[in-house]
Amino acid sequence: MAVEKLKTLIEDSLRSLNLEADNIQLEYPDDLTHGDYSSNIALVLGKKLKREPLSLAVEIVGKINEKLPPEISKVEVAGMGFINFYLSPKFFAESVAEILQKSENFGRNETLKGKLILVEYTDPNPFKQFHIGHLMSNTIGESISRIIGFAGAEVKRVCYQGDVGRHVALTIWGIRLMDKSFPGEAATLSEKIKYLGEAYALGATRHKEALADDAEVKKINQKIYDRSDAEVNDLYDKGREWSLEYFEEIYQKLGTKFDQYFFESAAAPRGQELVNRFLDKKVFEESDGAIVFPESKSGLHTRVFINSQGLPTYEAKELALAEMKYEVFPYDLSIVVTANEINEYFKVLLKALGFTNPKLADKTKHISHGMLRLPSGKMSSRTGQIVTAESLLEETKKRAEEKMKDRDFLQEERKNVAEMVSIGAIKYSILKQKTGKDIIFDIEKSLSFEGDSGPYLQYANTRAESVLRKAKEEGMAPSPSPFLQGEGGGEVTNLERLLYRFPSIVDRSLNECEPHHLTTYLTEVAAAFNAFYANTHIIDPKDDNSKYRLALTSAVSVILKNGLYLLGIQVPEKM
RNA sequence: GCUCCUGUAGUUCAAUGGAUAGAACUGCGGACUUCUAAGCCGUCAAUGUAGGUUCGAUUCCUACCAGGAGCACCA
Repeated sequence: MAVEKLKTLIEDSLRSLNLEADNIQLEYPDDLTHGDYSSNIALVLGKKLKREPLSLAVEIVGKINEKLPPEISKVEVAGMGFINFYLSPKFFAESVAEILQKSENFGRNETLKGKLILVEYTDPNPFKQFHIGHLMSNTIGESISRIIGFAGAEVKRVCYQGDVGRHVALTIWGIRLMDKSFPGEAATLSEKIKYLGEAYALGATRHKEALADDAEVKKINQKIYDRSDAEVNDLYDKGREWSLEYFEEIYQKLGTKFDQYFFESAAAPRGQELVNRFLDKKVFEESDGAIVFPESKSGLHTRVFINSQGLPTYEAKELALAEMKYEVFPYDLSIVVTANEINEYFKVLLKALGFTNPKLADKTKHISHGMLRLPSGKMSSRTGQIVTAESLLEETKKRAEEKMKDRDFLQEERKNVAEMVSIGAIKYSILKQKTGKDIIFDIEKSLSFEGDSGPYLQYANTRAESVLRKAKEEGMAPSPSPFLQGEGGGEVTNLERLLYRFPSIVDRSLNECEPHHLTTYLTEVAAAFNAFYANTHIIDPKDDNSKYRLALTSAVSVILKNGLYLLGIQVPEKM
């Protein structure tokens, strides 16, 4: 039942009472026993007209009841003046039919049709570890990309990788300090990556201990930029290639396919040129040998765009990046997903972009996610206090396999399912909360295969699939109509009352850029299905209602699959 | 010191200014043994403090307290 139709119904009733309201709100009551839609219109009007809300609600409901459409079974006044609408079994049977008919397209809409939207996320740095923070960015960015795509936009996924900068200089410096020899081509990719990580940790620690060597690091940094040293070039090229190859493996595992990669090495010269151009136009100014965007212009705080060595900083590169992205994909909107520790920088950056390219500044939206921190404190790749994505994925997968040990699987199948389940568990644990909040990451507590978890959703779906498979073997087909639970007035389950809401949940997730609305909703659906499954014998050849129950089961599977897709979580057929 | 973010059951998270603040984990107690028990049912348990706005505040405002992030040449 379209919300608009209900609103019209309320409006008509108000009109016949000589009342009017411009802002009628309908919401899903928190509690399913409070009906399917609820309106607070009597409370709002009661305040405005200084009337008792309860009696007003009774009058409005009286009018509505005079011409009740068949989709509504009853309208009630509740609480201190809420008007609750209960939809009819006929409505639910029709909505189940619609879900089955639209299937994998159920929930799609066209609100962003014709728009080109860029989403930048993950952004790991070559030469550094891919840690659980990147996992968080990737998971959130991927889910948001899919939600936007579901709304009809053309989505381009991009990844910006920091292949130049101090961290690279520190790694190369660290390589020189290491006693271990540089890995040859025969070494495995993980060995190479491990070596780079150790080199960075060593370089960074030594640097912190002895600032006197700072000049050395700066020299290497300069050489990386101007490619003047053959030895540095060789280490750099190899390390960069290994890192990128390694990242690609991870993206594939996680289910992300980027459309385009951007690199700091390419953004650097352009950023430098850009800042210099606007230095003449008095947007930037010199200060202590550096070029800064002053507090007076930003209204926030002064930030360095080109350091006193003449090298562009992150901020300058970012200005160029916006333009580079636009040249490749002339976007309507550019979303950048990063950790919230750079929130303040990003505000300054957008102000500066407002001067260098106002059009693009208006089209840029920053979404920040929280930090994944360890119970022991902040993660730092400098001190080696980090959890790499690889180790987390491996550990989680091991646990999934342990859980599966009594199940009957082929070898290859077992590996695949364990991977889907473990990645599902990790992604769910990230997506179940609001994106901006930090997660204190404790593998025992954050990652669960039970209850409120990714595998819970996957499991509910495999059960549904399994029932449908069995029904098919027995020659029974799902049928949402005619509605069989007795004269169109049968018992409506909580399951049906949740399923038709999916499109509106998708909508809300899109508007707020918050995938967690989906995880919450899907978990409710899975719980309702599990309860239904436990209380009802779905397949019963002697019972005509069985066909309807199968249709319902099939609809659950559609919703779970579409919802999990939007979360970026894969769906195993059995587990 | 300044700026920004966050404070909800023992723990991890929800709640579009509305109804009895929802889940999950943990604890305690059950059921079935028929379509996958990674499941189902019951139960204990929470809005940091003090004010304010409002018919109504977890939500908005102010102060305080606690935690986190940032505050010019890292990203």
